[in-house]
Amino acid sequence: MLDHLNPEQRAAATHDGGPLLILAGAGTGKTTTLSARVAWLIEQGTPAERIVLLTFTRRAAREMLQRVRTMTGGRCAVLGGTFHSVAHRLVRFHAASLGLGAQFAVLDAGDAADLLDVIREEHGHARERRRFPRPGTLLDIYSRTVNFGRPLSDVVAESFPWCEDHVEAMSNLFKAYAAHKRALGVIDLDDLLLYWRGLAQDEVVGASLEDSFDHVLIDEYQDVNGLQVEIVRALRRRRRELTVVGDDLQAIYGWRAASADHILSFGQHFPDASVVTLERNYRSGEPILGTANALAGDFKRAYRKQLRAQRPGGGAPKLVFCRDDSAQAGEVCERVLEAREQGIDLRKQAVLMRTSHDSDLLELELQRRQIPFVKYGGLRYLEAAHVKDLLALFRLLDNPRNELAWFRVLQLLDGIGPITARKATDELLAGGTWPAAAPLTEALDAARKAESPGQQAELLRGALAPLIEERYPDGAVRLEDLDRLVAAARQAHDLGQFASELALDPPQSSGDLAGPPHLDEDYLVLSTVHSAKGLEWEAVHVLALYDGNFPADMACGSAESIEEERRLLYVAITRARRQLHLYVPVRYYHRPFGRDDAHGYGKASRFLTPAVRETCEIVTLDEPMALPTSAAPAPRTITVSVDALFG
DNA sequence: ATACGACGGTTTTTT
DNA sequence: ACCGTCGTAT
Repeated sequence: MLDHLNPEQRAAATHDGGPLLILAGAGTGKTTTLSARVAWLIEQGTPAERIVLLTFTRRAAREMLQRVRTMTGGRCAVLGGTFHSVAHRLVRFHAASLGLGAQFAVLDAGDAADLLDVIREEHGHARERRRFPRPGTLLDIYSRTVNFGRPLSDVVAESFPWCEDHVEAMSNLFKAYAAHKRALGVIDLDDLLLYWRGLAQDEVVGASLEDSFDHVLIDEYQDVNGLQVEIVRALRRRRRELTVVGDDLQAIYGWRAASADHILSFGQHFPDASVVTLERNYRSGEPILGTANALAGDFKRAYRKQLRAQRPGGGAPKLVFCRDDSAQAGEVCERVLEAREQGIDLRKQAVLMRTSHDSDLLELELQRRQIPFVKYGGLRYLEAAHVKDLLALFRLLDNPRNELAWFRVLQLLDGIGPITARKATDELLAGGTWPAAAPLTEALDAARKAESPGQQAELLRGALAPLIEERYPDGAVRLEDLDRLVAAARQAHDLGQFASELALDPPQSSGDLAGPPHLDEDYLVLSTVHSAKGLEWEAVHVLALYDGNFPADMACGSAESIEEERRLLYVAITRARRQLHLYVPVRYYHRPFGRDDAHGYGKASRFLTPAVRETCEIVTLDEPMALPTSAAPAPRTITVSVDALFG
């Protein structure tokens, strides 16, 4: 189990005693080390169920627990998952103490924004002279405030200055939001952490919670926020067995109130902490690492560490300048296919981007060339209206008094808008009957009597289908999405529970729900850099490296947010094993939404400093306009007229 | 009074 | 491509 670890990794895995900080650079075997540590702890006699392992994504948890299982050769009852999913389990268990009903629902971001929208309407902000923040923005502001644990006015002034006029109205609105959630018996994602902190800080419950875990291990510690750190500290007030792993250079969630300060100041909160640094990089070829190190050299503030390549050789990264977005799309396709011919399967390659629409044109081009791909991050499956509609029906089956779900579902019916829907839900809450929404109410009744969640889901889908087909021109495609949801629901024990779990563990791509679709199938991965965290590919293509996009314009307000963008690029680059391609489209369009040709000439990303460029092979694609330039045509007189058409 | 279609504007990134 | 607003139809 420990044989294949290097000395530093082994020291980390077998550390005995107090707090441990593992500073693990990109590609240094962080996952291996953390898994080995869990396995070692179990082998030393710690019961698996007394270990809690917090990771950034569920996928990371799954992967690590799988490795632990392989190492220990058996089952593994470690409590593992994201902060949110572990919180969910604890909050369910202690629901009564927290004043929550037994079957409370968890709102996902979309649901929460909907609720905020309802309140926004109630407060009369909809028709105000000065534009009021939209629901999504309200949720962002609310969430950031909660996770930061700082006054609303500070958060708005710092991070949402264009909303400053509305601080007072928002503070009323947020209070109302909390009251509504209470009244509805629902909680949102931030509440999960708030309630967990509440439990952990309670004298009685907190003490027993602390005692139930011999070891607490936390992955990606550079991306925890203040609220999460308070939870960790409450879990380790008397006990000292805490392991955190992270890399301050990969802190990319500042906008979610995370701060690398927490990992940098770990030693102050836990003075007896030991520190292990992992610097041997097993992932990337030497030249790629050279680029990463050059980029890292530009960071203003960081734990100094120099990644050392363990994979000598390999080609230099290519820095490709192309005319525009569409030239970039073509070029990426060419290079992807070329790499495949060299033996790198599509699934060993990824296209990474700053924002999810960076790949719009590329997606069209991939389709045109029939190159299969899956896109992660960006617009998520669960945010599609029709999927939310079906989930709302699932929730209604679980809890017919779910006002929000009714409000959503009723408006699908002809002639029912927000006002009528509102009246119906008010009646419902006043103790009345179900809204007389004929087809849907009947389906819910029938589903209630059905035997399995699969059958229930099927019935509800059936009732919804005609409405969807009528409503959307692309109804057929949307129905396929519903089929996936139904297929996933077949494995659930309970549809309401299923809906809540989806909020915590949303499918990352539109294909996800169907399970790993076809393992034998080969497809290219498209992903935002954020969603690519922790992953690696043989070949990586990074799109749209021009100033304004990467770094994003909106992030250029403060030095720290520019630093975060730089770290984001660092994360992207360090995902690559053998090949790295960086693309700079020089001409970009002003109106990505429109179809006009208004464009400007962008500047390459400021992160591509001379030191960084020096580590790359520069490729400039010359694509002259296809105008004849050689021999000038002989002068002629040519007349063009359509007059004949008009008599 | 309410619903709905047309139109115009649009601060990333995600548990 | 989506969301919010506004004008018009029911």
